[in-house]
Amino acid sequence: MSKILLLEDDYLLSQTLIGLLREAGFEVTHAQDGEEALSLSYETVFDLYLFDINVPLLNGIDVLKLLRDNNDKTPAFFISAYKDIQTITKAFEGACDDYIKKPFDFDELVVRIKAHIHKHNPTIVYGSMRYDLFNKRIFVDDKEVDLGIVEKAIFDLLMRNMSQTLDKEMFFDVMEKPSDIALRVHLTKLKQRFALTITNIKGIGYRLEKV
Amino acid sequence: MSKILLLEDDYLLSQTLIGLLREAGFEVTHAQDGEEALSLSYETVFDLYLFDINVPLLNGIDVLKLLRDNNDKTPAFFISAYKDIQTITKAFEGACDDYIKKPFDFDELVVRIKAHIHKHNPTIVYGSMRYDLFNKRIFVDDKEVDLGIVEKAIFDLLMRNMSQTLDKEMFFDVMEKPSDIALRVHLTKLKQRFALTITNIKGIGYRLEKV
DNA sequence: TAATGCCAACGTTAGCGAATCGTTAAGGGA
DNA sequence: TCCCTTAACGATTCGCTAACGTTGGCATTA
Repeated sequence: MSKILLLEDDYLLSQTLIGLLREAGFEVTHAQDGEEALSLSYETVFDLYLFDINVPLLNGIDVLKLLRDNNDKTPAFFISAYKDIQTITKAFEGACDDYIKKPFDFDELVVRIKAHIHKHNPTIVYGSMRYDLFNKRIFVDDKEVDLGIVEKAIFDLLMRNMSQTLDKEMFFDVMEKPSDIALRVHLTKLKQRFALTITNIKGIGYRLEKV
Repeated sequence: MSKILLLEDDYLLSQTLIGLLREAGFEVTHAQDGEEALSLSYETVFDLYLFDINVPLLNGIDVLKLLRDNNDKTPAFFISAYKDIQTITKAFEGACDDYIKKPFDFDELVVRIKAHIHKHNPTIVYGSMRYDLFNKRIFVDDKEVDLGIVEKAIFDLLMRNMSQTLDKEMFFDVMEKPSDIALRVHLTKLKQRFALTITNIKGIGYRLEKV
């Protein structure tokens, strides 16, 4: 399940887009202004940014600029009125991966996004393990490994926030019946299956160490 | 909670900025002239400097110069009138991390600061020890050391207020069951683990000495 | 002013107790 | 059967208290 960060202040358009993208199997997070988009991007790893340009507080171009400065290489699409296109392409060759003209064909949008994400397919390599963030598939020595729903969610959380300390609450959010005991068991099992270096910060949470 | 040192002599602007930055979750210390900024910077470790250039006694550029000479690598932003920009950028490539044009968009300022602090990860070096202020992680000779919650909080308090005398009450604020005895024990342990020079001021509190 | 004695504050060590953690084994629902 | 959860238990951690020796400021005294 790919995660898309949509930056769009037009209510009607954003609702349509969200519905459409969710239907197409994406997980959509919605920001209504540039600042919100920026802070959301710090919280979660997205697979694609879909930014309108003319939004409050901080326009889409500047948001992407700040993200790229911050060494964020997530694919980004701009949504834009036709007249702005020239400005965009000139200013952001390389930084922006594609742009969508307004008004646009929804189906075309979805196709483009899928094509792009598939092409890009962000993957984390961890030792002899490989994790496909897009399809949430785990490979150990090129052999696929399967996990249960909760365990996979915890694994995903750790991978997406490598070397960051995660509060227990963040794990609880992805568990059916959140409890301290259950979490500990899940982590033990993950550590046993894969050679994960998971550090406990007593009273706070856990952190997946690099390599 | 990130600490910002604001150097600004214009009363109205400084009050506005302070209010805004506090609202955005920063801890702001205000200096009205260059010398005050300098002495404040010796007392506390800040996560970011926000300096106006044209201020009394010692201008912002010279303040930063002195700080950099003193091996201070804290990120610094300049606030400046548009006409000064060229001078700044030429004179301070590398030393100054960003500049904000006057008049400026407050929201943009906050976003930039946040982005920068995220990217930079301010670190204090103390002997063979390194302390990551943002993630609150301690390294001795590049090996990470772990501390308990309370001990870490006390450590953090000392580091962030190096060579400043801290009232006992300030330590009590971060302890589960505040007591004189407990505090003394914590400090002893910290002194033993790391080679900290902690001075006691009888009846008042403690101070972490530099180097 | 210098010496003396007092006492509260301080530094350090040892150890208790509660809370948390890691792991194995067992329960239970879909 | 699979897999998430719970139970149980030993191990560990961590913050606090107790105890005791040490220090330093201050008043008293000569």
